[in-house]
Amino acid sequence: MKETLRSLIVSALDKIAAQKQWPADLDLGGFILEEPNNPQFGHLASNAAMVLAKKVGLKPRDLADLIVQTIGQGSELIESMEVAGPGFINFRFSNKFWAKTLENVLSLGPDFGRDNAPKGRVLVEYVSANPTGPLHVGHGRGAALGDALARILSFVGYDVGCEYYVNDAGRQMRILGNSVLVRLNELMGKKVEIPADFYRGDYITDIAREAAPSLGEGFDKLPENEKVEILTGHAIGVIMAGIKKDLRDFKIRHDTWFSEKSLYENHLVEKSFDFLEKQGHTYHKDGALWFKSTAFGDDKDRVLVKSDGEMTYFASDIAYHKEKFDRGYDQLIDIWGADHHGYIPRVKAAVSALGRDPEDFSVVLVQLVNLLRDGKAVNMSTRRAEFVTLEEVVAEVGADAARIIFLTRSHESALDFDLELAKSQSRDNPVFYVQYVCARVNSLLGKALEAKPDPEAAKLPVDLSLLSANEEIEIVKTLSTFPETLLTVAKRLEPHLLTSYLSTLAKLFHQYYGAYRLVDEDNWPLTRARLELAKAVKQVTAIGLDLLGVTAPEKM
RNA sequence: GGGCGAUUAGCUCAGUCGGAUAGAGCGUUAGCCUCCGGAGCUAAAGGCCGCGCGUUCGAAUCGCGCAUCGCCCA
Repeated sequence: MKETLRSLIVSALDKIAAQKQWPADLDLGGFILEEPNNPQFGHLASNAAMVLAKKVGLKPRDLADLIVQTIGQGSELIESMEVAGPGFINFRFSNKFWAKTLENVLSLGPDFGRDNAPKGRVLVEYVSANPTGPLHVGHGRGAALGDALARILSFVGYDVGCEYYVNDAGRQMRILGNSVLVRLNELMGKKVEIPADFYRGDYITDIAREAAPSLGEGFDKLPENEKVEILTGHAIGVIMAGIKKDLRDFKIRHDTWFSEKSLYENHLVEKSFDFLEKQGHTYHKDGALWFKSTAFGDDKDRVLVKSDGEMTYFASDIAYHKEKFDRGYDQLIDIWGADHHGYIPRVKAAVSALGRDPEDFSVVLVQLVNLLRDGKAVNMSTRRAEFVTLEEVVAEVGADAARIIFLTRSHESALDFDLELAKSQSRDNPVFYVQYVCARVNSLLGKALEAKPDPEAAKLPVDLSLLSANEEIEIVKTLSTFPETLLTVAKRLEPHLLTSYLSTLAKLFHQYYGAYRLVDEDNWPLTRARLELAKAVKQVTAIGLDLLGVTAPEKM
């Protein structure tokens, strides 16, 4: 609807410009069209006259009058235009226009909102939790966000890859192996002490117990570091299998699982050092290898190889991001927990040093999830056994509820996730409210069939321009903004805007349903038009839910 | 000490092309079932958009300063 009107206004401005001999370099497109929040101001309002008035030496209202006269009443799509306030032009579309809009929504079916114009290859990396324990709710939020983002980006024309980066190398992994070894010793009756930085959840003991039978006779005689290595590998296998299962149950998809260890095995870390060194972006100092990240806006240089020869996480992260670009991706999106935000400048610096535009690399920071039950905080803390796992949450409230709740708030604000609320069947539970639209429309269509439409009326084409109530126009208008909502989500990387869109649409529909008896047996032409509208609402809701990774049930 | 983010109704939060009277849900209050799913709907009350200065015809929105909270780094 905006495009149609914008071109009408621009061509009117062109005509006026020619008559009045405005300077040719004048930007005639620098105005906006917006939906006024006051319905009295029409369907769309433009500030064109106010923006241009000063530049062309006219009063805003006079220019507005001129624009209105020039557009004239030529288009059957526009019902009225008026100049209001300081110089706004308020447009009201005709029922015919809305009928055409709705027809377009219906004819595109499940492809409404899809944009096939290719927009490049993008790799979304999400979850990437260290394989040191089960996923918790915080990971769930990142998972829901990444997965929804990937679906949406793909729907609007990006070629999307989804990846999980497995941190299966480094210090944390040795601690993991050691933690298992200690428990193994304990199981064999030895008296043990568990250092403070070891992982101590029950699952560590479980891993030790499961591993024990397969270790063989000679295990006990092996040197400690070899024992640790074996147990580390074992633990990673078990924990990653658990993580993959949790993600499957949560309906999260990853195309690739990228191993940090493989970066070392394939010498990609050294190669990225070589690359940086050749460009003069590294130096040696105090026995360590440094990356000159201050040259790219970071506030201090960063160590890649410590004086004891150990690589930092940053070292492999550079290699990893280089590898991702080398695979041919135009854009990288990483989804991280907000506590990593201090890490962004150095990775941006690395991306620059690798010769890429830092804009090609975006980080979406996901804030904390506060898990509540009936408004009371549920205690969460990693490393201890008391944290609440994603698995437990999904088992309790279901994947649909969990996913949509994770996506109700902007990722940059902390989220309260109330387990009881997620299960409740009420207005404030967005899952039920939105899914209920689909179920309700479905039941409505069934009801209409039972009502046996007049066979004569059924032969005629449906006349959508019979839809003229404010509620109906409002719904069509909202439907028509679905594609631009998706594009905004893709641009801003904020899927919660889609959730909020769906809630708005659901609200409009439920209100409409409450206000009118949609199946009117005395007026089949209108009933049929209304059923088409209901179908379109269901269709768009279903597309939207699917993009969030949530099911659209026929019945509830 | 430095950096990032936040601050909007009693509570939880939308509001990111600067627009006319700042929105939603919950909660509160008052209503609606001879009616397509009441898992719902209608209405009312409730706001110096943290504070100050600036830019602008116009600021919750942009800039600067301050305060408070959270996180990261020293």
